[in-house]
Amino acid sequence: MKDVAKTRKTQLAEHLKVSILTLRLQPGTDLDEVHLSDAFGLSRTPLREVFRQLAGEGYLDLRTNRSARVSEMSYTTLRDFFLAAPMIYGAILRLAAANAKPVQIEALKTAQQAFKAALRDGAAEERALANNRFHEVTGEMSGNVYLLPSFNRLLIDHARIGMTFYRPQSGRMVENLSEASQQHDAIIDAIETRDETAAAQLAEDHWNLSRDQIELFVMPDALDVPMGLPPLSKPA
Amino acid sequence: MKDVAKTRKTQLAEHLKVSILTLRLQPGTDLDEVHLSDAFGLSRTPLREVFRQLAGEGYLDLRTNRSARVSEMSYTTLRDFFLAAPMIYGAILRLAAANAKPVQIEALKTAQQAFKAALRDGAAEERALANNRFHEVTGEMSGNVYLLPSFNRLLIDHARIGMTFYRPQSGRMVENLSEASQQHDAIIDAIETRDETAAAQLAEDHWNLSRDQIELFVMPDALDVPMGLPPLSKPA
DNA sequence: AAAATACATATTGTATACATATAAATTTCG
DNA sequence: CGAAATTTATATGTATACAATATGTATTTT
Repeated sequence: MKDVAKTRKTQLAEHLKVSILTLRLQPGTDLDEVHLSDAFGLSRTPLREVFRQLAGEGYLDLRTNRSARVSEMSYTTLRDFFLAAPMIYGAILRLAAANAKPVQIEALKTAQQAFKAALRDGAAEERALANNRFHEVTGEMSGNVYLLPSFNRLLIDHARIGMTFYRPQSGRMVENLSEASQQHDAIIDAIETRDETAAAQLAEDHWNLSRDQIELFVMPDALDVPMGLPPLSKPA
Repeated sequence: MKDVAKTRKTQLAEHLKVSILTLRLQPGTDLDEVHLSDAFGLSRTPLREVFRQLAGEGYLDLRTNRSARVSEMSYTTLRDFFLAAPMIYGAILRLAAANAKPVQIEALKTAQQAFKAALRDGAAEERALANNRFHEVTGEMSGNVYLLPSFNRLLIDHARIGMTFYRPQSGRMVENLSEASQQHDAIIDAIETRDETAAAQLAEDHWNLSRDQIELFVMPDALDVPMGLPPLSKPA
């Protein structure tokens, strides 16, 4: 019973993270302490500590005397996301190329294999999680404690936004996903050859593609309906 | 007894933050739960929650079955700091100029007054804290939830590094501090006039000045000793 | 009937007691 | 005397019981 207990906390944290990233727990959802502690065989004390930790990482919002909530996503946050992401992603990938250790490169390759597998025959959830994992590894590679907090915060909402566009709804979106996978390969290459400039450029390209994918969802193809005023309504 | 209890947690968190920022609690210091909970009239349960929160913000490091520790500062972190700070500070100040609300501008002016007062007749601790407060407000102004985690993480170590160089040890360092104060005024101006470009430029200038100040400490003026080999040691 | 107040219920916050793990000290054996 | 092992002590981790706060319901009042 030594690491079992510690694992229960980790399990709970892991479960909540995955549920939030995949939108199974939607933004704004209230979390019931008693219910969760029962489900994971934990008392409320350690559970509340996990809540605090996840709140610090940006998964949850805590309000005193109120239930913990899955952190919200509004249009404001989406706008902030678009402003911050290119800069942070670029910096992280540049540093990843500069500092990646061999074991981390292996981890990145493994993550990319899992991503490809998810693209082939995985559901939207698996794709978003695999993509998330890939980028988490690049964050670890960068090893910069000052950039990681923002980067990981971005990854959370990138996954959540992605959960909508990793459910491809048009041929164009499917193409984009396969291009994203090719970019991942190129990123691995740039990191392995320590090519910081290429890594930074790939970050920009990768981000632009991701943004296009999001826009395809936000602004879908117009419906195929002729323009002009509709015929006068005929009273029933 | 309603907000008194909640205040005790806040008080504890505030106390720890200030102590860590001012190096009264030095990096690596172990924190005793029982001792602290006694001192603040809290039981260990809420105290541990505060620990988790502060760990998430970067003040503490938690290790299972070991005491909580004030987060470390090594040469590696200093290097990472120099890499990340210019980018984040620039982005924050640019966004601050774009989004600052009137009440926040008032808060910034108040913070600047406190900073000037601390420069006139305050100790090193007060100066570092006042400077920290000034920049915290600019962070609030930016209002970007994705940049704030890294920005606030940077501010912690900037204050701690600053605690060494806000204790001016040479005429040059005193000049730098007064220039820093002037730059604060210029920053307020740029924000009030919504001049994003000026704000970004000032961020760079302000950072360069800060870096110079740090370098003055890391690499002090050479001792006034003639070069060349020392005379042969004469055995006592 | 609508609004306001009081009450009941459920949920969050805290304290205390207990379990477990790590570190220190003492003892035992080579 | 020194090293290893066992015991002892201290601190961390968890569970449970209790207190305080918020919410929903019922009752009262206008």
